[in-house]
Amino acid sequence: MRYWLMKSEPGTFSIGDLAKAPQQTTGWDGVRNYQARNNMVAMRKGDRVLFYHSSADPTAVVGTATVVREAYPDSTAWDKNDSHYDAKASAANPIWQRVDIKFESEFARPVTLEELRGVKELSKLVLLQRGSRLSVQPVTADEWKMVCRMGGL
DNA sequence: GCCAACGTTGGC
DNA sequence: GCCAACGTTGGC
Repeated sequence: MRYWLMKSEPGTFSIGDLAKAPQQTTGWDGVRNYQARNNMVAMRKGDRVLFYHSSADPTAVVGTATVVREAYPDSTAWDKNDSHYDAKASAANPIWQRVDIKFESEFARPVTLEELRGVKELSKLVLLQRGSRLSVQPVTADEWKMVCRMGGL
């Protein structure tokens, strides 16, 4: 089993929105970055996800989710009315993929970016690397455990 | 709102 | 294939 971190702006889609969604599940569409897409394609059912609020106050890991459906075409890419429309994508050539994730837990307390930066064991966390802005990133098992413990899980 | 860092595009 | 220009991300 592998571990990941996914970013979302809470103003667009928050951990609370995921908890309230039908079947507490959502399709992670709109990703338009190849490296992030490749990470989603590498995801397997049962993989675990840290849910991170970006462009928030405070920015923080706020809970966890699990992968319930592996990569499949992101049809929003060829929807002209979608804000992430990509003229090069089509049903025959989807280019972009999404996975479905299901709500697992909301942390008792958010683990802020500032807190994460203060933990020696998390110095390699992709999120904390200089200039890192990948919206879907890998996390190690040890990092996962540490962040969950900090969140009061 | 600013701006550093990064990814993509397109002219050559 | 290079690289300047441009667009986006995301913390502050």
